[in-house]
Amino acid sequence: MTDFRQDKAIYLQMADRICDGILSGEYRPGDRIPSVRELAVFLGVNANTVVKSYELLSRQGIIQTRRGMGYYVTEDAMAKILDDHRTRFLEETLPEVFRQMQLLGIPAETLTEKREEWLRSLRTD
Amino acid sequence: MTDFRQDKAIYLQMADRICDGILSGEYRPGDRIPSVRELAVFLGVNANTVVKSYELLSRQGIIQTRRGMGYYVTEDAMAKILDDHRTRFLEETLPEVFRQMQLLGIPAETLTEKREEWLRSLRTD
Amino acid sequence: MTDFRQDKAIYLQMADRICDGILSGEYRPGDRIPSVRELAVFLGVNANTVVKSYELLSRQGIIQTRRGMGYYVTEDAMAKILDDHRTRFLEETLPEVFRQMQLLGIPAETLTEKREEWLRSLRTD
Amino acid sequence: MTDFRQDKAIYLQMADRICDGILSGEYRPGDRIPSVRELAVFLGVNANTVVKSYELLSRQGIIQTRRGMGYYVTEDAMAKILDDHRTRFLEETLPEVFRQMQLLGIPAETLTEKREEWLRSLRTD
DNA sequence: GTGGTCTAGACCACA
DNA sequence: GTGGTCTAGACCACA
Repeated sequence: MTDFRQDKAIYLQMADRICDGILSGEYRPGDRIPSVRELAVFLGVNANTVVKSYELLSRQGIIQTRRGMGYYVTEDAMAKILDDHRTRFLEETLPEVFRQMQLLGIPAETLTEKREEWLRSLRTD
Repeated sequence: MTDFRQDKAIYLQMADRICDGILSGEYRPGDRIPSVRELAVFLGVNANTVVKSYELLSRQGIIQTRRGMGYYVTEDAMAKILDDHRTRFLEETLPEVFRQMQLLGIPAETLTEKREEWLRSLRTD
Repeated sequence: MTDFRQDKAIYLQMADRICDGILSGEYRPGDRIPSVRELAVFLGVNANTVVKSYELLSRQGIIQTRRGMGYYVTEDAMAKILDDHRTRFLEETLPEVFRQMQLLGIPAETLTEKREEWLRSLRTD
Repeated sequence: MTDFRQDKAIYLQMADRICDGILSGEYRPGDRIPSVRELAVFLGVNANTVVKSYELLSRQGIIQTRRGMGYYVTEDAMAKILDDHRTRFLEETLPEVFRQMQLLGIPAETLTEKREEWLRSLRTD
């Protein structure tokens, strides 16, 4: 099996990789992605695991199936992926950040201060 | 070798575990932690890796060596660890959060809004 | 195996049954539904098939999982189910009806006429 | 027995198949269809079931018996079948559609709107 | 060839 | 006990 982390389901990591491939331009709207069996063999993973991954992306409207032909990247795949990232950021990343701030006793102002500091550092670079 | 992730150096993961053990009360100020060789054999890693890990914790003032006797948890280990977490949060987590906001086009106000929202949700629970 | 039709996936039929049970009041908001294994044995079906069915209902917000405890009917399960039926009616049933009308050469007016006729027959009953 | 659904009488399903065979051109006006016994053996069903099916089609004027020779497709079989479909559509499909609309609270106008929408989508394809 | 479904059976984390 | 993931392997419809 090729390089999957232990702390996250393989089918989720596979979906992430497909998304990365789309964001990077490797797969473009309308492109066919590898067939379930091809990818399963290539990654040394069971075909059912690939199916689970493709079903997830299908539900998110990032890829779509054409019966008997394979899976294809949708026209608005990129918008869908960015939307998804935004949602995850707001609903998962931010709450976790706030939780850590609470635990470490970091006041709310620090957030805005650090943010401005960070923006300033960007400009000077 | 026992369950280490691939995406992070083992000596860093070992240090994290020791810190977790201290935060959770498993190791208390003044306690002796396992010897380099013991831990190396137990975890199935090279002794040098354990040394590297202990040196890191020593530099951070979380453990200290007593010649010929082993490594011991310092009196202010917990404070040091929390300090360390705070630093990491401010210098690693926050910049990453700001970077993602930039990429996703999320405005600064969202941060304060969401923070207040999160605090409110805490109170109602 | 107990009485499943051949022309529709078992996991879809199982999901339909759960929904029927909710609409009929057999399962009420907050109720626990049978565990994956219980239902699998009871219906003579593989546990994975039950999982697939429960995952579908979960995604639709009709049931929700509580780690290590089982699946429970959500508070707004009924609204979700009715919404779902409405969508399916508009996007699947109606197009099929229009397609048949086209094939059989039935004019659009027939639709409104028959509809009024049907409403009248309701009143007299 | 060969592939019959559980939720509909076999003789009705057999009649449907004969009709499909006529609509598709497999059986043409004047053609002889399989004898009762042939079909019974071939499909692994009781001869009485086949008889019931042929009687139904006879009553509908889709096939006709010639004493001692078997059953033959009538000249106007296709027209009869389409008539039959039309009747079923008006008397079974439509009332069911109206019933669902009532249950789901979908107003009558939606019907005409969706119909026009559907026609438009046909033209663009 | 393609995806879709299903079975049998395993191991994991969580409670 | 509970759900969640994964494997190995089968059979189906569609193209």
